[in-house]
Amino acid sequence: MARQPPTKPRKNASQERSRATVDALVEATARILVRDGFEKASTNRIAEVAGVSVGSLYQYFPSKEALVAAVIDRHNEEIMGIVRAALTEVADLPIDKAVRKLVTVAIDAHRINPKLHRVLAEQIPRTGQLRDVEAYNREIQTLVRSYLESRRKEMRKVDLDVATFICVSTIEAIAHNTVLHGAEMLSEKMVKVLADETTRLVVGYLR
Amino acid sequence: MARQPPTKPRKNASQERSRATVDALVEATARILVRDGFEKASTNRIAEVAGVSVGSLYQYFPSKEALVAAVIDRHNEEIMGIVRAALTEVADLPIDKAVRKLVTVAIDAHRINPKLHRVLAEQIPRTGQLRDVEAYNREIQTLVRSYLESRRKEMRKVDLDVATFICVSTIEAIAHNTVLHGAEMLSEKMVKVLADETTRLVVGYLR
DNA sequence: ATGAAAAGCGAGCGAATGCTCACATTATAT
DNA sequence: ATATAATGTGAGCATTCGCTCGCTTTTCAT
Repeated sequence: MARQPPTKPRKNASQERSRATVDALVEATARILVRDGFEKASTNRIAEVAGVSVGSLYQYFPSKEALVAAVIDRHNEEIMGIVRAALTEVADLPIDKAVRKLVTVAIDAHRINPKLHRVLAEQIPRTGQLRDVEAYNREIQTLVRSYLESRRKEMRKVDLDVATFICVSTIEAIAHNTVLHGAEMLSEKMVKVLADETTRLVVGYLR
Repeated sequence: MARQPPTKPRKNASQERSRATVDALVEATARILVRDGFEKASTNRIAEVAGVSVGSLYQYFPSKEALVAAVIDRHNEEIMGIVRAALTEVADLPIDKAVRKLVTVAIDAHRINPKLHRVLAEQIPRTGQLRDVEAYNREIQTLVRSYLESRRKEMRKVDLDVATFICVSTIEAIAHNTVLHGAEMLSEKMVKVLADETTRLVVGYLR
């Protein structure tokens, strides 16, 4: 195997300037997605908005897809941070308290950046690289499952996997639809009502 | 207002041959979407697969979007047919029987053409014309709401709109996730279990 | 049979897009 | 100060795509 010649293949940012470039690119991508939608997000435009040349863009991102993937990842990491925290925080709580917390957190998480969330949900074709970003879903599934397992005595007899699937799907869907339909405007009152109802739904199901 | 000259603006198919052309185009679009995904569905390719020239395509469909919209519409109409039928069939049934039926129907409806369903859900950017195809959702919402209204005595006190929103979101999500995650393979056994559980979830919530 | 309207054809235009490459600038090590 | 690597530039290539338009073929009414 010959050493690859001192041309950089493409990739990592080591110096500070380049890290700033990478950040600017991801940030610009997110802003364009929110402001103008996925279709308008061309690599040339992204570079322009980032104040960087297309060439530089391609030093760090092998394709447009990779850029969008980075945005999705950043957003999902934000959400996962909150969700993970909530799940550990909730570990010792009884089911009713725990579910209420998780429902609230789910709605809050979807409200972090609603406009971006909407674009990601509605406009990004889940194709190529973007396909398996649903790994996050699997992680949530796992975490929730192990919580339920630890609280099994409070529950009726159910197949744990089925119960987990049902709970996660339900909470996710209601949070998602709440944010997408209610769009920007969403009175705190309404959020509370929906959280209450969803909690009732799920807790009633588990016991 | 001058009469528009005898050039056809663009649109309607009156003769039989042209109706066949339109059908072939929609069918070809659906097939390409399923086989190769949204990105590969160019107008040239659609026309080619339909055995028709691009020119003819543009006689009946003003844009690529219109073609995709036609496919979505066809698919949604199929689903809505089933859902509407189920909802009238269920009108006189008590809540538990009704919910069970609706859950089953929801899953079945999503399984009509799973591959197409997946592409429509995952790859089609909801933009431009494609935005308000969610009118179907509103119709379902309305239908379910009026069913619940007629059965109010069997229910605890709830805000009808909220309850409807919760029920529809939940059933929709579980049916959707079931079909998308389970993909093609989905044992009848599993479907039955999920239908049972979902029914329990929703019925328990309403009463 | 004939003319007109309907339907169909397909080469190719113009615009946009993703991406490359030859080169310029900046940082780092010696 | 100088050499080397890291980073940045942007004109423009190659390709694709949506779509038009001048024209031919088919259908239909008379």
